Amino acid sequence: MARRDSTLRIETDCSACPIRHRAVCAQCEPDELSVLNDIKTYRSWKAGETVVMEGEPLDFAASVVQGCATLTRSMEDGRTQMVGLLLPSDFLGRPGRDRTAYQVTAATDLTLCMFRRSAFEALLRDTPHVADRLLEMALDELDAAREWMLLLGRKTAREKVATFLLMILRRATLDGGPARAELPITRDAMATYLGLTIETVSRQMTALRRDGVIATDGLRGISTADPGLLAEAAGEDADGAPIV
Amino acid sequence: MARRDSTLRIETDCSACPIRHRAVCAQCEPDELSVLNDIKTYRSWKAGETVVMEGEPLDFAASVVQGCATLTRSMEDGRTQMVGLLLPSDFLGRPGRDRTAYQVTAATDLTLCMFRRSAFEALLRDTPHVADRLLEMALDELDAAREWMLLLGRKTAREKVATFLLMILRRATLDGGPARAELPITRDAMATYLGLTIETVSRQMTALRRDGVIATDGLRGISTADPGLLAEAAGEDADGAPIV
DNA sequence: CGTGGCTTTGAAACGGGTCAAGACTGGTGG
DNA sequence: CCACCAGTCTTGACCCGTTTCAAAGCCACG
Repeated sequence: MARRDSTLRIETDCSACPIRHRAVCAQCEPDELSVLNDIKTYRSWKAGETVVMEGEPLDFAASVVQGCATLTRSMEDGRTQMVGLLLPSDFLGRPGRDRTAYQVTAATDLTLCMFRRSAFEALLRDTPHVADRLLEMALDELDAAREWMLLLGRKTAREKVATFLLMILRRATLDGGPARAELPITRDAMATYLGLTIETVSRQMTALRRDGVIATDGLRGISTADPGLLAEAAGEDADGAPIV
Repeated sequence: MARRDSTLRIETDCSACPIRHRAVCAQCEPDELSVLNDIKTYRSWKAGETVVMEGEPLDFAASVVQGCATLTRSMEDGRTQMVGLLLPSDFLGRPGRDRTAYQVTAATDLTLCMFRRSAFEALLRDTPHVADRLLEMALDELDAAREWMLLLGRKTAREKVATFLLMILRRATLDGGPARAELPITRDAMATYLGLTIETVSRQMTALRRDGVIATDGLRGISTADPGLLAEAAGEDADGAPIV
């Protein structure tokens, strides 16, 4: 899993940061950035490692710099639902609360840009650009969570899998590249995200491939020749954004 | 449905507002309140009326003063999922975006305290107390949405219904009153919220009553003698807040 | 005393879960 | 270089919970 062939040397200078323009610091001016620069620290986890356990203290806020983290919520008997998938530039943490309701796990090798919670809360008070951006990001997350509620409550297994693949292709293909991507998570994690079992995910992947909706390249690589077909399989509105 | 026997005369003065201490204006000082006072307007809808259609312009932000509104998201073929249930003090609107992705419907007779979008956005810039509170509320909504994802993805029909009833009882029984409440929505709306069919909701309500977990009083009234039993039926962690 | 909307109940069908093998992949050590 | 192994994924057969389809009951209201 440690496929970190290009271990991109993390810059300590914010202005060269790969997520600079999309993260919680996106709207900061140079002087604000230098404040951030002074209080941030980087930390990395290997794929599979736990970042924080459900219900434990979370004494930092952070941005995903590189890799993929998952948020999951579990019931006593072990049933588990993923409630968030954090990709580079996404935010982790909950200002005003000192523990997390979710288990945070590194799905791939992961690097976070972290701030102590107290320092970050001071930042929120003093730096409107950070608070504004955080509100914007929280509202985007809320929209995404609600979109996922529609998927979990009403979509069929086939539509669920197709929707997930489409989302990954869209996030990977930011500016009109080819519709091809590496899945950042295992089948198991996909099942946890989609409210399915791993067997059902596997069967639907096979069915979508058999039907010519997607092509696979190894276990993790996916692509689609006809994004419209995939969007249709995902049960998307015809007027939905025809990206990818 | 127009059971508005106590048509509480809405005060125009914020300081006497029933949701004053929990809404987006909760942290405002007297002088800030007077600014709000000047730009707000009230508007009411009858049960069943549509406030805004999915995808239409939403040129205001608002707080629920009285009644209950629902947010729903639909697919082309008509499948519908409720993604939010707004009770008094809850916030409606999306600063920074001019249209809504959800259909907003009055589930009961409804009164909103509204602000023009532009005026509200100005308020956000000038009144940190409002912006702070809005961020806090957005993060609470996000937690609630994620909790609902666990329900939609992993809970059984019986657990879903029990969870909903428990949530209603908890919100109605704010400070240790008896565990009794009126359901603010129809069976149909419950089904839409829980990702079930109306028939399944009805069957599970019957089963919970038969099993002595709840008692019903007419179609809308519910109560429970043993909140622990209901929490268990809802699949809650033993260490979950034992409220109600 | 109908009428229409909402709710309950029943019987049958079906989608996804469960259980159980088996196949593929990448890494390790002989 | 190949055999082995553990982890991951795929496939098959069967089962069960929820949906679907259909009909009847209840209630408020005119």
